[in-house]
Amino acid sequence: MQENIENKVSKESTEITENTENTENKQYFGTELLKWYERSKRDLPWRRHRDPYYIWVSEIMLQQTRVDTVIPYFQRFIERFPTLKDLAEAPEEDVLKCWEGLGYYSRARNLQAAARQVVERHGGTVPSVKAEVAALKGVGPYTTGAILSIAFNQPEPAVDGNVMRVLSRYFLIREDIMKTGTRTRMEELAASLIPRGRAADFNQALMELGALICTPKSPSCLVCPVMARCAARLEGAEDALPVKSKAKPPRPEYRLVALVEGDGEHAGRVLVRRRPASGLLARMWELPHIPAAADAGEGAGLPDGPAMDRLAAALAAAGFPAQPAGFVMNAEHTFSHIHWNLRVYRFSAAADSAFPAAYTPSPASYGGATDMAFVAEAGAAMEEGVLPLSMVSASPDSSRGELEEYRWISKADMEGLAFPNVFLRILSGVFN
DNA sequence: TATACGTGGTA
DNA sequence: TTACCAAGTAT
Repeated sequence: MQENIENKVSKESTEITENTENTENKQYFGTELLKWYERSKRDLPWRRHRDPYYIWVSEIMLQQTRVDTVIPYFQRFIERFPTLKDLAEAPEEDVLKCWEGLGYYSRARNLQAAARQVVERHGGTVPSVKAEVAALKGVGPYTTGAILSIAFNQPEPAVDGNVMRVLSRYFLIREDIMKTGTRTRMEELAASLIPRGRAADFNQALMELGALICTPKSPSCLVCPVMARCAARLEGAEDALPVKSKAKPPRPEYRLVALVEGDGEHAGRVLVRRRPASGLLARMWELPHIPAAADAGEGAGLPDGPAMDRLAAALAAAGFPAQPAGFVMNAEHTFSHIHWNLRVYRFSAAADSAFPAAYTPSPASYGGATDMAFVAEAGAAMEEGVLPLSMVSASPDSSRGELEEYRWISKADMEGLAFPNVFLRILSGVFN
């Protein structure tokens, strides 16, 4: 018996072939899965119609995002942009605002760019030809298959994380699902499983099973419609599948954030700026901030006084001289690949203040930060995060027609600008 | 092939 | 609280 187990592991590829070529098992899988889906499928907003535009929007929103999170965003989005034409004609700012808080904001910008592609190249009708769908911005292999199958019932596979998990278990596939080659083979397998004429239901059923029954942890095998022939279940290996290589942990970053309150004509307003057109949080709005540490991993804490001085210098260099007014709060935010440690300071705009800002920290302000890892180096403040005064005003030569990078805003002005969640949290305490 | 790209839920 | 995870795509 022991020899038998070892033999199976060592001849993995043979085993995969045996499982995935068992026609009877494959037919059983499709039949039982469809029957289960008919009685178990959730009533989701995007399942109430076959409009390819709505299917498309939902599929983009669902990328790396839970159904429960997407639902309210989807409702708001189609209310605001009922047709593909509405989306194509909208200001990008409006689209980003609708996406605010959902994350992966390039999805929103790509979706609108693709909508404009469809208007120009396909007269506003979502294409149903594979190559044309796949050519849309932000539409990769999964979404191509999802649109073609769900909206047009074409027999194309739509292999996402759910599908790879389900198939790896049912067919006992031990390949690392993080590898591209694995997904390609999963697509071939998934395609061979689609019951004739049932692509839309089958693909959604596969994902639904992964979401409701064949979950990553503690799968509900006892109520699974295909438990009887699930190879992983028969071997007691469901908890060990799918095989997935570990992701790298996010690297820490330490930043000093300025909460600058305006005076005079800007009284009651706060200084914000728009991020660059590419990279992290592209074209989103934020509070001005600068790196706090050249090397985040070592060093004693930077006292608040010097930290505020460096922020003041950076603000002045950007054309916004301001007086430090003390520590506000710490904030943390984890992205997929970066962990931000933010230390927020309040400033008062001072049109005629000296440069750098004359500020003498109190003894108390030094004490509070000694355990922080905010290791500032003299030059770090200017390396990024601020723009020279010459770039503050509109730059007509910009290929993208950039607006001002900095803006004084009131609470009401926030309604029109998209902020990442981390800054929404900080700002929520300001305008109240 | 590896990395960049957000956020919130769950164990 | 750390760690993993959720209907991926672009480069």
